[in-house]
Amino acid sequence: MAITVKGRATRQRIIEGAAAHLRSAGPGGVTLDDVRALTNTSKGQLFHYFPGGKEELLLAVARYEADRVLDDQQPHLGALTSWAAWERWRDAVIARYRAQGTNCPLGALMGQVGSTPGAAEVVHTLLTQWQRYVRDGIVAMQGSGRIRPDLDPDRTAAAFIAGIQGGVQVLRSTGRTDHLEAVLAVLLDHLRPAPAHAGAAH
Amino acid sequence: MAITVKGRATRQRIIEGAAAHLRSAGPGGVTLDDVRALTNTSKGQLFHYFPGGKEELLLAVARYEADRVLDDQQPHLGALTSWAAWERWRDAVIARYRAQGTNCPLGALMGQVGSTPGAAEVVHTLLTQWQRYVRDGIVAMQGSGRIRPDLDPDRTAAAFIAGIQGGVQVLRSTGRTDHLEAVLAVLLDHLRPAPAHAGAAH
DNA sequence: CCATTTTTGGACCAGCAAGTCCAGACCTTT
DNA sequence: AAAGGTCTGGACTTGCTGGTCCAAAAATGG
Repeated sequence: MAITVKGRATRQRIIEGAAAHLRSAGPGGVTLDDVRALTNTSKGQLFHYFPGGKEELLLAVARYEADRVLDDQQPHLGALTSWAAWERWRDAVIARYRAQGTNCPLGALMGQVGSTPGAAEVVHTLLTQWQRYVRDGIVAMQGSGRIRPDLDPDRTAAAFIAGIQGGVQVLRSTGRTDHLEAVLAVLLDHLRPAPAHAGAAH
Repeated sequence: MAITVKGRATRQRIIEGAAAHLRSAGPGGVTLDDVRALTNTSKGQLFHYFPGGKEELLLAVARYEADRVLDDQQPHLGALTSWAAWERWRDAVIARYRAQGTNCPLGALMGQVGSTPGAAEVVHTLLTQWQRYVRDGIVAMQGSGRIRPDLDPDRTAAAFIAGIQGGVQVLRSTGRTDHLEAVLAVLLDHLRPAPAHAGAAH
């Protein structure tokens, strides 16, 4: 025996409680005592499940949140094979972040990039996966001739990632999704073939 | 007399020292003792010039850094009246952030958005000014017929801000400017009138 | 039902960091 | 030169926070 069902449940409870608290307070503003109180646990449990202490806990939370980011877009993100799918995806992204408002888990996560060593890697992995999904979508659409063939899929996908990231970033400090919507509109428009280009605005 | 020349100099020295230290360490990782040591000052001075303590100091640093962000783009950003100017501006932005690498003052600043109350407002002001410069450039270029007239200047400028913000954000965790360059390329391309559209890549 | 292992609770410790306080140096004005 | 303000230094306090430790409870397995 190495870990019981109960143990795993407790561990998960700690991660989720810490995640919830981390979303509202910044990473610097979260203390182990907060987590302890919020999850009805004791110091002993915290260090039992995360021997590395606070750093290990925060990293676990980071991974947990990173997974959720992609999962939340997942019905659409994995199958960007039609314009309708792209638009549904865009709407899902906007809706998700609008709902989240100022409390951005990824944002808080990025805030740790400087402090926690492993955080940068988690973020990097997330962004890479995210970008690959978009790239695959572009390639698929190019295959069926619905996206301009002269675009570099990787580079264009990178632009999407940057755009979304920035839109969310701005959202964090303004509370509005205007920037996110604007940049996504430009990016999507950029994918469309030149001919049908004229009346681009939707 | 309310504040002497010497006093103002000391205050400035504190701000700049704190700013330098904040750029490498995260906002959570900076202590007043660090600042004190780095600027050859004493606790007395710190609280003499920033009665509000750490929070007030960090806010002053935030304002200082925010000013620098725009200043650093300033020869170009204020006069986006030709394609050459736009490209020089883009190059300046990329060069600036490439040089800065992972140590992003604005990024560290955004990290405080959650913790320090006033930080969100500072960031918001910065982004608003920044966006206005871009919008003015778009309007000017539309006036001379060199940018598609069907674009909404504000919305498009918002897309620029989001894109740059995201590119920098990604830079913080990857160290590469690929995303920033990619999104700027897409955005600039989007400004160009439809006719001259075909061979967009540069 | 006993032995072993995991899980849990919470007292305790050490160090650190923000903030206070006051005395003395320095300036500047009359 | 005297007085009143500003500037500077640094000792000290206070509270918190991450982390340690150990003993008791609960589960597990034979």
